[in-house]
Amino acid sequence: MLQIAAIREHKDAFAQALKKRNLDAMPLLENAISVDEKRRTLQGQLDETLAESNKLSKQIGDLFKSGKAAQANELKVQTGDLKEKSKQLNVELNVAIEELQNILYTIPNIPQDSVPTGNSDEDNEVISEHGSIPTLHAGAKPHWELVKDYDIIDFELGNKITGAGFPVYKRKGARLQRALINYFLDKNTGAGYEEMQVPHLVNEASGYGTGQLPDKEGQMYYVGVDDLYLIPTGEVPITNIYRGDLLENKDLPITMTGYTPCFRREAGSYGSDVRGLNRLHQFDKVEILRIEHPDQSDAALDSMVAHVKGILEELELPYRILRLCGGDLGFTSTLTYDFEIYSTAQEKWLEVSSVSNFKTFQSNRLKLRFRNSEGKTELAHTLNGSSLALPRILAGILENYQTESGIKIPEVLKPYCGFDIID
RNA sequence: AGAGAGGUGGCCGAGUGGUCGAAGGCGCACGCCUGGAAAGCGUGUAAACGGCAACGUUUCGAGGGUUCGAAUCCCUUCCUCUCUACCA
Repeated sequence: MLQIAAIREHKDAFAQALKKRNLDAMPLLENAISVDEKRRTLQGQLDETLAESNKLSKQIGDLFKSGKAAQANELKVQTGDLKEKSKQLNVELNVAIEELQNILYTIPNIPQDSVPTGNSDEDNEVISEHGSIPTLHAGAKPHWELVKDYDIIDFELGNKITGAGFPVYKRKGARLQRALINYFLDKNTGAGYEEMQVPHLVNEASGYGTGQLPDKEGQMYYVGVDDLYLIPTGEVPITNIYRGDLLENKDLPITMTGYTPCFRREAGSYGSDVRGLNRLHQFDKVEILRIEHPDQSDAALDSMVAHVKGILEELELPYRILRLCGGDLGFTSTLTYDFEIYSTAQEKWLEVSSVSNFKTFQSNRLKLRFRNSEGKTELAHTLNGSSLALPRILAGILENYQTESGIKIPEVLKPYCGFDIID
């Protein structure tokens, strides 16, 4: 959520920047400013009324204490009007506050200057490509066939137990997945990220804090009896660890990592994109998060990108880095880099990581602040990224490492797997 | 799930109707002391909103109520702790 004070100050620049999202934000921004104007006027009137009422109360108290009950009772009569008036103003003020809130909820974050213009994922800017695409043997297969051949992932079984999009990982498939989780966590903690294990269900306040609510409600599984949501990403519980906190300057940066399953309803998804492991209702992910001083967040984003690069290079998977265009940029982000690995058998790129700087958009909702060097409170910056999403990495390994005699295991994973081929 | 206790500032913790934004402590900042540090001593130190400022308003888990006036009394609700029951 943007800060109203910032909107007031940078209206034109914000409207300009939001054009990159193909959004004509000017009417929204102006509406927000005018509602805020109303809010401030009402606040002023209410303050005045209450000040008067407080003054009278004090006088009444003093009169009672000095035994002048008659005079005190006279004054009491005067307070009636003020009470009525302040009640009325209070109602109007709350309406204005809510109205403003609702407008602010609909305004996405301001894209950074470097965000390219564009309408869809086709307009994302390819920053770099790395590694070489392997030449597979004749008859190489996509992963959904490989997993059947070697009996390592069973989609039918998941279907039976739960429904589509909930695969069962078996035998060496299960072990490979666990190996990846451990490997990712080791890489992240080795780089200084503190490991966290967090709840997989969150309350409403957490959903609002990171921006899933109110608008992306339909993407989350909801447990009505207890009013809880299954997490769509570890970002939600991990970021909310610091919701409402006031940190000291010296506490920054805070760096965390965590492994969680992710649950997504993916309503409306269909077609070849959802084949096999490409898109699931439940999948595993290891996440990295940072809470940063505003001066440091740009550099922090770069370091997260470098970190994810390092992992993909060790796995020896061909990958590329994209800078998301305005049209594809997430609602809460100012700048996002996506990592895609090349699935040789499917002949397509698969997104395996998304690394974003949210600046103060989340912290404003979270009320996550720190005391700066001048002793003033200031919103911190939040960032996060996947390192990495499991299923597509798994798909990439299965497809790119397949040979006629089985699927080889990447060198770095062998110690984690305890075997070096799936056959 | 049943019974009891409690939720107060960055943290701990006092406070049962007006003099309470709130004692005391910790932490933090500055100063004194010191060769330097620690200790000690002194001073200061909540947040949000409005205002150029003086200042005003709000906030003692949340929401409602009583009252001229509520951290303090009443109701509702959420959460935490202890004991009991159950249990991975």
